[in-house]
Amino acid sequence: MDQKKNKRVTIYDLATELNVSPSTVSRALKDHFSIGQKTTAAVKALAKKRGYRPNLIASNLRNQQTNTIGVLVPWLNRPFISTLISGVEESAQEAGYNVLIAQTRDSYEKEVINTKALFDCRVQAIIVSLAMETTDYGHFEDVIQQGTPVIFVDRVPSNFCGHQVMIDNYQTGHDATQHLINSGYQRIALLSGSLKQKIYQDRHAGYLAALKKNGIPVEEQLIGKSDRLTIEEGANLIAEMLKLPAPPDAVFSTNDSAAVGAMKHVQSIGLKVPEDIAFIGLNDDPVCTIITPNLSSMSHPAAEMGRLAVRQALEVITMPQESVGSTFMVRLNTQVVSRGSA
Amino acid sequence: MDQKKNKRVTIYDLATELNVSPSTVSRALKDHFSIGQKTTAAVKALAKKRGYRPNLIASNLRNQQTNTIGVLVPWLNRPFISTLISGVEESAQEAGYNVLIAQTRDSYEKEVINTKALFDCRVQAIIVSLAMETTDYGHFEDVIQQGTPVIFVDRVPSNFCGHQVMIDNYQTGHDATQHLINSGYQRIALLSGSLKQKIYQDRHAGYLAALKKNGIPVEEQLIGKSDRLTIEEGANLIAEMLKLPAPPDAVFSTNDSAAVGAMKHVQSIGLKVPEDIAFIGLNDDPVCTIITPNLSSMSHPAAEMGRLAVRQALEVITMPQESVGSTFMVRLNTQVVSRGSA
DNA sequence: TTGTACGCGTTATCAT
DNA sequence: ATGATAACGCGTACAA
Repeated sequence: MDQKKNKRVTIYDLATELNVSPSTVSRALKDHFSIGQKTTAAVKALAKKRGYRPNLIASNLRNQQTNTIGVLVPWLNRPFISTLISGVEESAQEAGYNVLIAQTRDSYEKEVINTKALFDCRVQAIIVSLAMETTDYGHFEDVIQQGTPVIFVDRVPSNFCGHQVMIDNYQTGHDATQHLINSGYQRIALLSGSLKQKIYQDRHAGYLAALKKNGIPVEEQLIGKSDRLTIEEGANLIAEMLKLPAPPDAVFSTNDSAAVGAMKHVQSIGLKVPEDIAFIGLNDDPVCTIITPNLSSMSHPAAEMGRLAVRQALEVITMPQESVGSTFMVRLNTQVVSRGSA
Repeated sequence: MDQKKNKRVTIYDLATELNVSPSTVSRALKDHFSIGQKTTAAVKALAKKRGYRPNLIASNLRNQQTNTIGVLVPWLNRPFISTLISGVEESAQEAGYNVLIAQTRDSYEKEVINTKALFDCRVQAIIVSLAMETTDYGHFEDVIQQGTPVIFVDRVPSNFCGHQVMIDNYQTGHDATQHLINSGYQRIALLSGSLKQKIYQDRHAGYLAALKKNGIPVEEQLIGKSDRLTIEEGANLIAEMLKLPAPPDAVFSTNDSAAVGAMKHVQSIGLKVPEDIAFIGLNDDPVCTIITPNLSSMSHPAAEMGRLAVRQALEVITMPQESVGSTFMVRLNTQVVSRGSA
């Protein structure tokens, strides 16, 4: 095994060497019943000896399936998403599927390009969490129509019927707000992501509903919107609100990063958490138990959502043709994780 | 576009409809100079109209290249790694490559299986960060010999000649330790990963060298080893050391998670950081600026390492055959990021 | 400028 | 129990 630099071994090579036909080799390698014991053994032995490895590209072309799932997310390096992908990878691998990833960086344009790219690779399903910018879903309609199922996770579309795995964002927004109200806070700020995205619309609606139910007036100045909800943006949003004549006494942030940024900011100017101002985030990222005081948050089962998305994807892939058109939706419940910040 | 459910459009379909040959379509789609303007235009127009998308599986088989890079890491949901992968994805995408990911969960066995799986998918290079358990590299030798380059990042092998992108772990371990010494600490504990892994050996060696250079005796009880270096393990390791007659007055942890765990633990039993005990971590994870006091750490350019790994991979992929056998190594410098904990 | 024919590596169908 | 053949969709050398 040396002079032939990197010529890959094929079933033809094995067939030639054993004086059998390629089909025999092919069948023997997958324990086809019709091949004799000794032949099978001989083929396998030589395959191992020669370091034969099947060419999945050829196999995929022939079989018209790639056993690959595509994943398209805004960012790979965020706690919630990397954990979700970890769950996707785990379940996919168990089922014998590969995982092809791409990130949109929250750009609609990149989302369109990558959706096409994943389709071109003939992934058998695409698991998507929408870019912040996205409000048009034509690129997904295209691939769905061509037979590639799309499963939306977390950031799901609005006014578009498709498979979805998500949390109950309305209820989550409501419960977070109610939790603050229960603790006696009245002037509750909301740090929201772009209302272009349904999940932020729903969280926003839940927030409003909780206020209304408790007879608390809504103040638009206490509703901050941000496209990235980063630590910095969280700090900026709260900084503005603190300039108000009547600043908030509590904050519900629709993700933990912005909550952390806001919380660090108010602490940096001498305010006490939760005495002067309380916080609750959303996602229950690991950072919640590291910051002082620990950040209350809403649970958000990332890994489980990833696993569920794969399970549903596999179900759709193997779904009989007649049920094409029907969609499923998994909506997970969340709960308040109460810590020192609220 | 309706009754034919999900039959995909091929160049044959376009050729038939236009009464030209498939090769003409193929050439027109990639702007081959020999095809007339009007033909090219007509082909492209119909392709768009019919929603034609190239089948990359077929193309890959024909071209004997997949434009795909495989990534194999211990865990996807860790700040350093997810950021590294983000860098990989970014550079790969720019170069027109796809990214196939798999995680080993620090298991040697899974590493072997996934290496083969990625090879079977005919990825054109594999970017690997070793599993904690791995000390044998036969599975990588196999794929390398069959012509698939392997680029090791961060957790690189020992006694194995291969392409590498890493930090100078010896210097990093030395500098972190020296930083503590410069601040007046003398009883410096080390929280190390498994010494099976070269990176931890090197960090350990750097730690020892710094102690020696400063005339500080080495105490084995102050050297803790852990296979996962999680928050919990960091806490456990420091808890044991605090039981010693002469406990440490400073801690160098070879990752930030264990540093955070240890720091939170000592604070929970009433010790002050950095007055009673100082800390420096390694990776410079985002958490460093969130914990109180902020955690000093050693920089570790994750995204840049990912981009570099891809750049080197592409270079190797396109490398002339005669230079097969030569390997490159990129060793990045790190620096102390001094914060409140030390 | 365009068409013909073959092969990439595998596997399913039909023969033997 | 095994072999011959065709086909998956594309790209290209060769021919026209």
